[in-house]
Amino acid sequence: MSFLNTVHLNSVHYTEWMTPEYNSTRHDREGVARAALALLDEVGLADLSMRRIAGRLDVQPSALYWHFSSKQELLADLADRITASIPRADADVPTVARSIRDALFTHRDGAELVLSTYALGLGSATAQAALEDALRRSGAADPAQRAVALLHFILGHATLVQQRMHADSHGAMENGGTLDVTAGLDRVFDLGIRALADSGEPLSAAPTLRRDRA
Amino acid sequence: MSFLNTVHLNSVHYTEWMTPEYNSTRHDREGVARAALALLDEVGLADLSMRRIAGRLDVQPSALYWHFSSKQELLADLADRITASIPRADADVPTVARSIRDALFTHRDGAELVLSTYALGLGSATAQAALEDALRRSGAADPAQRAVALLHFILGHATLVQQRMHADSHGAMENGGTLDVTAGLDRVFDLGIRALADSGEPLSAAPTLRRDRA
DNA sequence: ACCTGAACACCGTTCAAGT
DNA sequence: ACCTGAACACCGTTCAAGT
Repeated sequence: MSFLNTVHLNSVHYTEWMTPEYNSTRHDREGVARAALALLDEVGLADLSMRRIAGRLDVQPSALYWHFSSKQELLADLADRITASIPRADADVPTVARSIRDALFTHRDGAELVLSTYALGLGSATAQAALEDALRRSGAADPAQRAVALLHFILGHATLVQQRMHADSHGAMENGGTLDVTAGLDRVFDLGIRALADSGEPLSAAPTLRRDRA
Repeated sequence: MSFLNTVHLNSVHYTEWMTPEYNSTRHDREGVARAALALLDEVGLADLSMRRIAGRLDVQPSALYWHFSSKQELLADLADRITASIPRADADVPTVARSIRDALFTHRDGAELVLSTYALGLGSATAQAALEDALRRSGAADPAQRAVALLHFILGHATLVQQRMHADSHGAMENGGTLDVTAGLDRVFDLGIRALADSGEPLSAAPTLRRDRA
C-alpha cells in the first residue's frame, strides 16, 4: 500500500505539462551534494552511507550513481566544497592558516574528510596556494615547501582536534582536567603556525617585530 | 562436506591429552593482533575487516569478539603496537621526529591508523613524551605544547605521504613530474620539524647558535 | 578458555528496465 | 534525464550453544 502510494506520486507522466512547480522528487548533482553535506553534519563521516543519503532524498541508493560514479567521487566533491569556502584575502600567514582551519571546522569531520581526500587530488590546492601567497608576501624562505608543511600541520591538527571534540562531547570523559583541553590545543595551533611561518636564516635580522599596524 | 571435515579437525577433545603440539587452531589476543597487523600490510586499512582477519586465522568472525570487544579496540591495539616500536633514545628533536615517522611507515596505513586512534586515547603518549624530552634537553620554549604541535605535524604529514605513496603506486599517475614527489616531501618534513623544534623568543638573544654541549 | 552457527541490521555497486 | 527493483558480494556485532 505504501509503495502503491509512492508509485502514484511519481508516475506524473514526465512529459511537456510537467512544469517546474510539479517537479519535486528529481535531483541534480548539486542537490545530491548539498543533501550529503547536510547529512554529514548530522551523522558524521563514519555514518554517512550512500543508502542514508539516498533515504534523505527519498530515492533508491542506486539513483545516486547517476550523479556520482562512486562514493569516493561524492566525498571528493564534498571536500572540494569545504576547501572552496576558504576566503581569498591578502592576509598574513597566521590569518590565512586560521581561515583554512575554520573552513575545515565548518562541517562535522570536515578535516578528516579533506585529509582523506587530499592525497588523491588537486583538492585543497586552493588552500596551498593561499598559504604560499601569504608566505611570499611575508618574505619567508622556501615558500612552496613551507606552504605544504603548514597545510600538513593544519590538516593533522584540525583532524585530531575535531576527533577529540567529538569524543569528548558524547564519549567517556574520564579525565578531570579536560575542561581546557580545547583552549590548550588552540595555543598549540598558534605556536605551530608561527613557528612554521617564520624561521630560518634569511631576511630581517630582527626576529620579533615585523608588522607596522598601530 | 567441507564443514564436516572442519568439524572433525576441531573436535580433538579439549581435555588433558591435548598437549601443545596438538593445539593448532586456537588463538590468544596476541596471536589475533599479530595476524591482523600482518594482514594490514597486505590489504591496507580500508580492506582490513573482522571477517578477513577471522578468515586468515581459520576461525569464524564471531570468535574474534572473545579476544577484542570491538573492531575499534582491535585497531587501537594495533596502533599501540606501532607507536610502541618507537626507539627511546637520548637523541635530538629531528632524530626523534624521524624515528616516530619511520615507526608509522613500518606498516601499511600506519600513520592513518594511529591518527584515527590517537584522539580517543593515550596511545602515542609514548611519542609525545619522547618529543617533549628531546625538546626539554634542547632548551626550547614551551616544550609541552611544542611536542603536541610536532606530533600533529608528524601525523598529518605521514598520513598524507603514505596515502600519496599508495595512490601513486597502483593509481592514476597523470602527472609527468611525479618522480621527485617523495623526495620533495622529505624536504618538507625536515623543514617542518626544524621550524617547530626551535623558534620563538626566549633564551639567548642570538638566534642561530645555541648549543653549549661540547 | 576459546570457538561455532545462525541470525540481525546494515554496507557499496551494477544493471536492466521504467518514465 | 533521472530513477526503480532486484540482485551480488560484502560488512560489524550478538548470542546461545558447543568442546
